[in-house]
Amino acid sequence: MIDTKNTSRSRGRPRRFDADEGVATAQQLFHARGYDAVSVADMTEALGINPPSFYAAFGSKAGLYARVLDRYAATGAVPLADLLRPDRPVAECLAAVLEAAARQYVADPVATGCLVVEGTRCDDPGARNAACAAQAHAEAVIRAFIAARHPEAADRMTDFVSSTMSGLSAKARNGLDADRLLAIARMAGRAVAQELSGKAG
Amino acid sequence: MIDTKNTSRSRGRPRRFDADEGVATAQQLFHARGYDAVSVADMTEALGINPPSFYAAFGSKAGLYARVLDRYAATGAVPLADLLRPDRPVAECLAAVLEAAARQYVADPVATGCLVVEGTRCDDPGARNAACAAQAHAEAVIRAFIAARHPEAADRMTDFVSSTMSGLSAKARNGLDADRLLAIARMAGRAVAQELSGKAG
DNA sequence: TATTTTTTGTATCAATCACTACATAAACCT
DNA sequence: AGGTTTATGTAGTGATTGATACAAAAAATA
Repeated sequence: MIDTKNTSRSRGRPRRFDADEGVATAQQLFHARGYDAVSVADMTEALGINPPSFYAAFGSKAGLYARVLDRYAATGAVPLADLLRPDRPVAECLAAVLEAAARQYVADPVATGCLVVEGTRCDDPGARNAACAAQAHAEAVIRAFIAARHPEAADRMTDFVSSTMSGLSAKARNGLDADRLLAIARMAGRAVAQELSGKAG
Repeated sequence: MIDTKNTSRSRGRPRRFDADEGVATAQQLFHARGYDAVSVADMTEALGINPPSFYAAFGSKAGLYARVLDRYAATGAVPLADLLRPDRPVAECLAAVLEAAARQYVADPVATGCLVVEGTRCDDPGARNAACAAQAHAEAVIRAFIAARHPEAADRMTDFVSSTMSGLSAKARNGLDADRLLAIARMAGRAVAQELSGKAG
């Protein structure tokens, strides 16, 4: 049990807002519009607070983004830990990841694409590095999963899966619907299965 | 013969700079940093002119970007017209497009990815719409090429190819080298061939 | 030479950017 | 109650954004 509500109240004037709720609101906003397009003024208005409260709670815009990335990994991202199952064929799991990505990237019509993938190309160095680190971590998880049974194919298969996810995110942002995204994901999934099976065309 | 140099000089004080050279310089800058990250001040400094000359010649930042997109289609983009050959198998041509994209997206190490693909996600509505229109045009060319011999597969195959190119552009921007990009492109090319051949896995 | 036309350089414009100084308010501790 | 601590609201900071007003300069035309 984590003491989220901070029952043993600390000293000083209490916060008028909930910081964790603020991170959730910020996640929606950053995901919907992208890091660069959300100004601190936009954010403080959405949170119903003034700039000093914002900076006291989150340090900076990039600092808030870092917290949003953590929350996204836990709540909004493709659940790699659930989908990459050691008891199922590697290709089947990777196909499941791609299909899950296709679905998630348009699950919220106002927050399409992948928050992390899109964040890796924003113009703020701090936020971009944080997003790149998150992406690198996800790729490492995928690579390790593949390498356990297909060590020689892990690198190139990870590149293909990651590139496909980036493409799906871009296309989701470009307005493609779930059906078209799923068709792309399934075709990529078949390609992965084909390559891992070692069969020629 | 087009009178580029405008030999029959028009009235008024002559330009101190060449507008077409300016578009070329702008293309490099927009491609290297992205539309949003290049300020008008950056651009006028690179062009060696002052803001009034900039606006007199190009109208606006987005107006210059539109001219850059036209120039890119002619000089920097994947040459679809050359690669999509009616006398070659469709799958072979699409694979050639993907490989050409992989090569081009890292050909200039300081201007990676596809200018058009990256431009479709910038924060300026005018520039974004122009880039989306350019992308839609390229997709229409690809779709028509496929439809001539595989009408039932044209839509989904175009989605896959376009998504793969978006993924390649994203990964090029993320720092992948030509070899890894090419491996992704070739795997996607094999997937296209596999699907168009109608063979099961 | 005088007029017209267009571009040029200087010096801005208002708006927005991320961020903060400062005094007050609201809680706990002694 | 008095002192300490933290968060708050007001009102800004300097820097940068895309875009201009204005007059002088440089060309063709009359």
